[in-house]
Amino acid sequence: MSKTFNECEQNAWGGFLSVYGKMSRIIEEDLQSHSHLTHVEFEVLLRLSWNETHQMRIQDLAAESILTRSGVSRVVERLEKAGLVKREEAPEDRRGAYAVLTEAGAERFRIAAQKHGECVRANFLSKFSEDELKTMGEFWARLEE
Amino acid sequence: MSKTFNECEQNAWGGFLSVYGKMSRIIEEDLQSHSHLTHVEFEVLLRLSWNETHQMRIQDLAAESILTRSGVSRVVERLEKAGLVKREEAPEDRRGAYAVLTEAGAERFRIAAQKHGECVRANFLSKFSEDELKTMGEFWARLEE
DNA sequence: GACAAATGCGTGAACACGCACATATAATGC
DNA sequence: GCATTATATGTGCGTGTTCACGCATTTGTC
Repeated sequence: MSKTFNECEQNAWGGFLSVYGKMSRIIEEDLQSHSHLTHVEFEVLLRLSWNETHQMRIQDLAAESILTRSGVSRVVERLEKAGLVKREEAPEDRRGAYAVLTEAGAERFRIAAQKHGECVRANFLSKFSEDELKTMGEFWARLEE
Repeated sequence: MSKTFNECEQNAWGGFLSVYGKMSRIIEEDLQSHSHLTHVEFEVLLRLSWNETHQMRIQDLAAESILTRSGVSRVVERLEKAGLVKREEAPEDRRGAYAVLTEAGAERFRIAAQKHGECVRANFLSKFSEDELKTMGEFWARLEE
């Protein structure tokens, strides 16, 4: 392994993995403590909130998140039981289903998102200058193609 | 959400998450296809290989990886069944156990690591200059304190 | 129009992981 | 030396996720 990566590659890639692991643990615990939400549950609420109509197709949620379709299907099921989301048949394609944010879900998300933002800022964003954040953003943009 | 982060924060943090998700899927599939290994299994083999004696205590593996101690215990169990690792009692502390890389494990890792390196290089490292990788490494180092 | 292929979603089974606890051993205090 | 506490690991159980598959519907082809 010492041969496959040189030192600066090791720092860049290894650090990336390590930082993600650490942030992941911090966020998971933070969300759980104040909002009783899993990271993936939060992400689903986030995507729905971003959408103007507060609704998205299951497949689109899956494409943008870490989960597979079946995974999304179960998350939506949990969120539905909690009253934060409801399912609706898609009128334009009767195979399809929308996950729709409920009022309770939107409210719950609003609070969770604010606390979550503070957490991310405290543990990540605040460590960098604006220029550095821009640089980082450009790094990621380059990988998105 | 549009309020909690400004644009460059969004790019830096959102991009970070998105890139991790993408890389994670790529790596998982890559490792599975040519070496029949999970990412966490690979990581355990990696840590053991890094160690001069090819052995580590369960707790130390847990501290350095994403898993908890019990998680590591089960990964080692799987790897032991596959013949890539064997357990040995710790002579200096009879509560403890070492995971020791077998010859087969070392060989399997050697091949997997090379292919893995190519994958990481092709999908991540190659997109950046050496200076940029250094910059990135410094970013991560700043978060490790 | 009718039939085949593809697509969207849900579900049973398998499995990986964390939590809490059990067991064995070490370390500490008296 | 003995009792208590702390530590290292393994394990039963619950939960979450994927895989494989089934059902319903749409799309494409003739």
